[in-house]
Amino acid sequence: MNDDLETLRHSTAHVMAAAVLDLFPGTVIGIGPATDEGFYYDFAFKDRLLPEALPRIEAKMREIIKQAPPFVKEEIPRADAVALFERLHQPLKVELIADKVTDATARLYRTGDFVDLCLGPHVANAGQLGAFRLLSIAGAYWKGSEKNQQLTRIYGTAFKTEAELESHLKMLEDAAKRDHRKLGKDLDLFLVDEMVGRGLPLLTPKGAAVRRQMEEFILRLEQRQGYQHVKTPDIARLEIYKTSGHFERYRESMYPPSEMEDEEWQLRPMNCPHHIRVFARKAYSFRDLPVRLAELGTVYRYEKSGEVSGLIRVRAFTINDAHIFCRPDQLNAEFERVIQLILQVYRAFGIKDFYFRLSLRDETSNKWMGDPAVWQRAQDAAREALRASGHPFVEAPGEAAFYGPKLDVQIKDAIGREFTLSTNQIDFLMPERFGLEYVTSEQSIMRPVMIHRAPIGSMERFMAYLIETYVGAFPVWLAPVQLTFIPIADRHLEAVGQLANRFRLRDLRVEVDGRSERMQAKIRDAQLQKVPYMAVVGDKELEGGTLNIRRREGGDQESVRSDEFLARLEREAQLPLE
RNA sequence: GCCGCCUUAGCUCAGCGGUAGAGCAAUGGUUUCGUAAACCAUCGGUCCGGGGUUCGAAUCCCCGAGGCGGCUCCA
Repeated sequence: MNDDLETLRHSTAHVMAAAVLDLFPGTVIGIGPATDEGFYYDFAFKDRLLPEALPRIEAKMREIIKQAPPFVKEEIPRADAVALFERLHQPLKVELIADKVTDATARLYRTGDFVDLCLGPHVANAGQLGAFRLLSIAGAYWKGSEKNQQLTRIYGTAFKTEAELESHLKMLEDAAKRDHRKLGKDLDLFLVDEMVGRGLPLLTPKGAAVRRQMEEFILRLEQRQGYQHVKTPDIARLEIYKTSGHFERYRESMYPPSEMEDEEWQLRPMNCPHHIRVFARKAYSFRDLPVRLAELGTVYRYEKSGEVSGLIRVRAFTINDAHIFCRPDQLNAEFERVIQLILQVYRAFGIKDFYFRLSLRDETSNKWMGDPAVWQRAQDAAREALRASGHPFVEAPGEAAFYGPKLDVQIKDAIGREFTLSTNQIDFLMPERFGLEYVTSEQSIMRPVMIHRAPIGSMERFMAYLIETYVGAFPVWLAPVQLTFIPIADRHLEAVGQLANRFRLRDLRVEVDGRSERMQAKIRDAQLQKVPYMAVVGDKELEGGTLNIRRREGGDQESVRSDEFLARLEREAQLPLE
């Protein structure tokens, strides 16, 4: 966002607050900044605000804009500012002065009768505003903490011109059509059933077909890269999570333990403890390292009810997990390999719109476990490997895991929300807590370092992202149905069935649309289901041993010998293993 | 979890105090068709669940569940 637009939006937020105070006297105002997409302002209303009020607020804003009052900057002594906002019955502003204003003076901006504590800048006068729209009402905690009171936030957006505003609103509308929850229903990929439970999505045959391809791809890629796959259960004794530290630092996300035969059992929230115990089964020489143990491991985390969403945020999910146990001198090289693997996976899926985030600890939170000096080593190692990879990244203090720094890959979903798609950590803590060891060339005992890595992250979230990036039109290797046969008349059905079986025997996913419908209707349905290829078969094709191939993308149909097309489809269906 | 909104047939939606409707899908029949929707008929509903107000509730009120947006949290 450029500065002009930010100024414009922030000024529009002021006008909105002015309109709200005019329409609803006695409302307490919070803060009202510009955002990447628009602006918002937080209020404590005396009565609850109904969405029907938004047009009224908009109308009042237009009135104000018409009068074009100037934005007037004012510097007054801090104590006078406190007195002013006390007189105006604006306690949150008084609190803000106490928190934020360290100078002897406080800066105010006045627009007509409205006055706000604000650093600016603003447009010269409200007449310069106009292309705006109020969008939604939401709850938001004061100062972003759930311990504080909840305010009512009004979101809006503003642009320099009506045309830009209109195109933005159109973009929002189009984005909603890409939403994986809508496509998941339209293309029959998954469902969330009330009886099974929220946050516990069920994959349909088509969704499961996509999932199997993802699994096949990543398992084969890992196998080629020197990973060894293990298979471990989804529960464990609670004891192991006391050793790992999860019970202490991660408990609120864990399902409660269940007790059987005087023992407590825990549905696992992470896979690392199981993998650590596989690693610890024998003694290691320095020559044996690194050991890379991988698994598509399902974990269970209790997400608050308001947080679950489609496939992107669920309560049971499968991590494309691996734990690399290596010597300290191997750490950087191993971490660089992880970065290369991530890039390779993203290339294979055709994902381009992402950025790397180095998530570090901060000093304000107390959720971190372990020695700060050890943390420093881990953070330095991650930063160094990232620099060596030459890939740009941003640093995010406070975003680390409780046991170590993370390299996260961040993406945005269809409606613009940012999520972590892949996550990777460097961990000195778990090897310590589990007492892992190896023997050095000097016969001494050393502790290995662990890398937790998951290029795909969660299979569920990744699939959600794939659905949205492809807008449901999966590439051939991932498509749940790769080819739909369309017999023109009933007399072609039997021959087409035999043809389809030949494709199935070559592991191709094909369907025959044998309904008593016209060819046009079958084409339309296959097209809407985003099947990559349609094979129309009538008298002409059966005589010539050909298929009339129509592509999902449109363009001319082509007549191809059926065995030739089978070979071609087989090639296109190959996993993108490079 | 919190704030707000929403929930009517398998799907998309109309009805918003007078006792439930459309299109698509499904089923039966007719049609056997050459590149994005053939025609006719039929079936289909505890109007999310529970309580209340009312002569009468899908419609109004309360409680609960689920969904959506946001906040918090997060793969």
